[in-house]
Amino acid sequence: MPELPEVETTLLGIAPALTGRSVEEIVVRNPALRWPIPTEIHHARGRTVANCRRRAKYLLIEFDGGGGLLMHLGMSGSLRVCDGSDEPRKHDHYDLRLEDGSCLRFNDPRRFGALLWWDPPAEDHELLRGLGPEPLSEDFSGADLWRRSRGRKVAVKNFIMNGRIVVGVGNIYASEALFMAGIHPSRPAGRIARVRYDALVLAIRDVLMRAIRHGGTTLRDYLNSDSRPGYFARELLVYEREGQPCFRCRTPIRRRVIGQRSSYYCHRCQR
DNA sequence: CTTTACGCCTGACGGC
DNA sequence: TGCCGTCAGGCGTAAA
Repeated sequence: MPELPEVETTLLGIAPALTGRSVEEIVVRNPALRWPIPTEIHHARGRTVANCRRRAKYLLIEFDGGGGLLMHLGMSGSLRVCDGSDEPRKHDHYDLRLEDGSCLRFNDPRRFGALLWWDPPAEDHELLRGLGPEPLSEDFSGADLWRRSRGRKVAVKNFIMNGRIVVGVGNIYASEALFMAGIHPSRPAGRIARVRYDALVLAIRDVLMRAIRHGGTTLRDYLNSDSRPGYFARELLVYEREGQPCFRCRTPIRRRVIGQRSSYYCHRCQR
């Protein structure tokens, strides 16, 4: 999926199209997503969008007077702004039809995405409760990562991909940030020094911010709200570069499955 | 509590 | 050309 930069890019694209407009109706073409689309989403009908924001990889559409829609792109989902009269394509699950005739349309071949209704406050939603800090906020620090990792044997790559520790770091950016910080992905989280966590936090922030500037990473499915791909794939240092030379020391990049996910690293530069 | 494994799905790709 | 196995960016859940 879409990791944090892709969700943020989508947010930046859809917010201007939604904010201040009212929802005429939501057309559900195929309710089969991760959870079946519940009928409560129709509470959105006739309501005006007060604000659009992101928490972790969730998109939150908040309405005047409270309540809102919670959207998740899953692994292959994308939202696009289009004209309501455009012909729907395969895997177009729902339309958010707006008063001006435009429409926000969700496409998701693998159906791991979600569309849910929530009542305020949003942070009380089951799915948002217990989430860790936003990586681009001041709440995310090396001191905090270090403290929370003490005594834990889990591989550091799984540790930073755990949403209770920090949100929004998926498989691609976890590999990238660990390379930038010189940390081996399978090193136990509890056996990493404080200063190295400071470096890791800087690397995570840096890679996420650069990816947002490039419109995210498109490897397979991801498209932004204008149906265009992201261009960060060409900036990747290790991800999907197995066998190719490390940009720092020329040693071939290795791939290894850690916690059921492919991980890419330089065994010479990362310890 | 932490850690691990498993599905939920479709589609793209490589090997035969 | 077709069939089959493998793999893919997330994440909640069950079980150890």
